[in-house]
Amino acid sequence: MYRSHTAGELRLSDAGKTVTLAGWVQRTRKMGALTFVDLRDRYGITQLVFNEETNAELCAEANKLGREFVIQVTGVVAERYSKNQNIPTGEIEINVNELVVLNKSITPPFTIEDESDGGDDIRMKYRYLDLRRNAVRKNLELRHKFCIAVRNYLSNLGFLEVETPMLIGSTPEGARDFIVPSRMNPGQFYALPQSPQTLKQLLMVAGFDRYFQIVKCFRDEDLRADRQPEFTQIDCEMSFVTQEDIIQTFEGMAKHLFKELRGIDIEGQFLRLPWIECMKRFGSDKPDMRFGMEFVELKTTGKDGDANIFPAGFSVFDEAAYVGGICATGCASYTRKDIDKLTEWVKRPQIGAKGLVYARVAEDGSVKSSVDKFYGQDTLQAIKEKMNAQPGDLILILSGDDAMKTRKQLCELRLEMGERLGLRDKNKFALLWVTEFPMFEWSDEEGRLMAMHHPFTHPMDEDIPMLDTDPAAVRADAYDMVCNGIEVGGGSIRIHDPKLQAKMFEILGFTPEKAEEQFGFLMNAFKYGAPPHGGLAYGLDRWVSIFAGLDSIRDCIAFPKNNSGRDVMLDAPSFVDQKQLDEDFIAINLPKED
RNA sequence: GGUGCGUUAGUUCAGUAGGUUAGAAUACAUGCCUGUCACGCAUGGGGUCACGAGUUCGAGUCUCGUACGCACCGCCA
Repeated sequence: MYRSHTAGELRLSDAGKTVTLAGWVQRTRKMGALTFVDLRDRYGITQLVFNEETNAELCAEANKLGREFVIQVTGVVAERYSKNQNIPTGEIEINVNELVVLNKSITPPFTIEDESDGGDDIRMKYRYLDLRRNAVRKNLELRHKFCIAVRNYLSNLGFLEVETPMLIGSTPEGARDFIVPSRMNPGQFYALPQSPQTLKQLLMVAGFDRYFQIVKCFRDEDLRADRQPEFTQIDCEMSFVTQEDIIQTFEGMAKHLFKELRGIDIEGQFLRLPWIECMKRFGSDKPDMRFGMEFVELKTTGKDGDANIFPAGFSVFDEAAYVGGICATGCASYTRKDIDKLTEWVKRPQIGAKGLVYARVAEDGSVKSSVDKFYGQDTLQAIKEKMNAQPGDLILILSGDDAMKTRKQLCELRLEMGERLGLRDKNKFALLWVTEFPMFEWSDEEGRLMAMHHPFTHPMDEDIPMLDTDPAAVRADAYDMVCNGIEVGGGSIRIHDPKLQAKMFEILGFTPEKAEEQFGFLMNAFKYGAPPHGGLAYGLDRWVSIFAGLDSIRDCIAFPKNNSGRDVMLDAPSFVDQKQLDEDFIAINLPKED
C-alpha cells in the first residue's frame, strides 16, 4: 500500500492518526532545525514536518529533496502551530517518521504552481508537467463532470450512446478530410469523420430514434484559439421530431448543464432570432447578447428597402448602399485621439472599413460630429433620436457598398466597444437560438451554390417550392445555439425523402452519378423507410471553455495541438520510414524548393 | 495562401538615439536560520541576444530573408 490518504483530505479531526501519504514535492522550506515540505497530489497539498532534534538523519534526508521528487511518507497527523487559512488542509501537518524517495526529478523547465512562469510554448512541450498544475487540472475535472452531466441528461430521456467508426469514407463536400491509407486495399484511403453525420442518420433509419455520442471529429483546416484539428462533439439525433421538439430537448440540456456545472438557473425560453434579423441587428450569425448596442440602420437600399435619414451632401453616404451605426453609452468623453485610434482600428485589413464617422451627444443634447460641415443640427438630432442616444453617448457610424460586409465591420466595432465598456463579462451568460438560416450560399471559388449547413438539411416546408424558382432564397430548417457570441451547437431537420435529397444534390451541382458514388449508401437506405428525423451537435470543447472562462479551447484539452496543427510534445506529425510507406504503397511527392 | 505581433539567462521579461563588461525577477547551487506556508538573509554559477545575410568604424538595437510561436483573415458543409 503506497498511501492511506490523499494529500487533500486530512483535517483537524484526524489529529493523532498515523497516516501514509505519497505524492510530489511542491517545495521545501528549511528553517534551521525544522524543514517543511509541501506534498502535492491531484487532491491537494499537505505540509510535512521534519525536525532535526527528534530525528537528525531523517531531516537530513528531507533537506536533500528537490522539486517534483516523488516521495512516500509515514507520520502522525498533528495540529499546526500557526494555521494556513488558504488551503483546506491548513490546520494540520504530518510529523514524519519515515521517508521513501520513490523517484527523483530533475529541475522542471517551468515552476509547477498556480501562477506558473511558463509560457504556452514550453507548457505544451511539457504538457504532462503543466497538467500537474491546479489551473489546468481543474479544467479537465470540469470537462469530466460536463460529460457525466450530458450522459445523465440524455440517458434519462432515453437516448442511447452508440459508437460510430473512425475509419470511414472520404467526402469532398465540406472541410478537408484527414485520410488514412489502407494496406489491405492498396491505393485506397479511409477518411476520419468530420462528424458522424451520415452514420447517425443511418441509425435513425435503423430505428434508434434517440441517439447520442460524445465523439471525436476531425477537420484538416487551419487552427484558431477555438478550433483544433481534432475536437469533441456531443452528437445527437432524434426521429419523429420537429424543430420545436429538438429545440426544447437541447435547450433543456443547456439549462441542465448550467445548473449542474455552474449552479445557474436559466429562466424562461431562450431568445430565438431568424438569421436575417441577427445579421441586421448584430451583423453576425452568432451575436454576443450579453449587451445591446444594436445596429441602427440609417440608410438602406435594394432588398433591405430604400430608406435614408441623410439629405444629400456627403458623398460617402450619398454613394453608400448601407449606413448603420451603434451607440456607445458614455463614450462622448472619447478624445479626438481616441477616435483616431478607433478609426485606424476599423481600417485594419482584418476589418476593412473605409472610415469611421462619429457624433458626440453633449450634456445639453446638442450633437457634434465629424460630418458637421455636411449635415445640419436637424439631421444630427434626427440621428440621435433614431439611435436613442443620450447625453454623454458616442454614436459610431460605418457605411459601405455592400450591406452585409458593412454589417460585419460594424459587428467587429460593436464587439470591441462592448469589450472596452466591460460588457463581455465571463460570468454572465446570454443564450439564443439562431433560426431560418439560408439554405445555400454562393461560392465564388466553386462557381455554384454550396450548402450553408450541409447537403442533408431539410428546407423550411413553406420554402420548398422555391427550390425550383429561387433556390438562393430558400431557408433551411436549421438552428444554431449561441452562447456569448460563440456557436456552441447547431443542427437541422434532415431530409428523409430520397427524391428531395436527389434534388438537393442536383442544386448543389452533383451529377446523379457523383451523388450515387458519394452518398449512394444514404440514398439507398432512405428507400427502406427512413423516419423523419433531425438532430444537433454541441461543441464540447467550446462549452467547457465557456464554463471555465477560458480564452482558448486548448486549455480544456489534455494534449492539444499548436497553431500549426503540431503536437509539440510528441513532435507529431512526423516523417515515417520508407518501409512503412512501401507497405501502404505510398510515394511522397513534396514540392521542389525554389 | 495572407496580415499583424513576437523570439534576449532554465523560465518570465527589461534593454534608452546603434557605442565599453547585456540586466531584473524567479528558478537552480552553497551557506545561515526552530514555526514557515510566495519564508527570510548572504554568496555563486548560468547568455551563440532564434538562424542567415546586409548597412556601419561599431548591431541585442537598423534593413532584408528564413525558421518557429501567438492572434486574426481566407478556410472551417
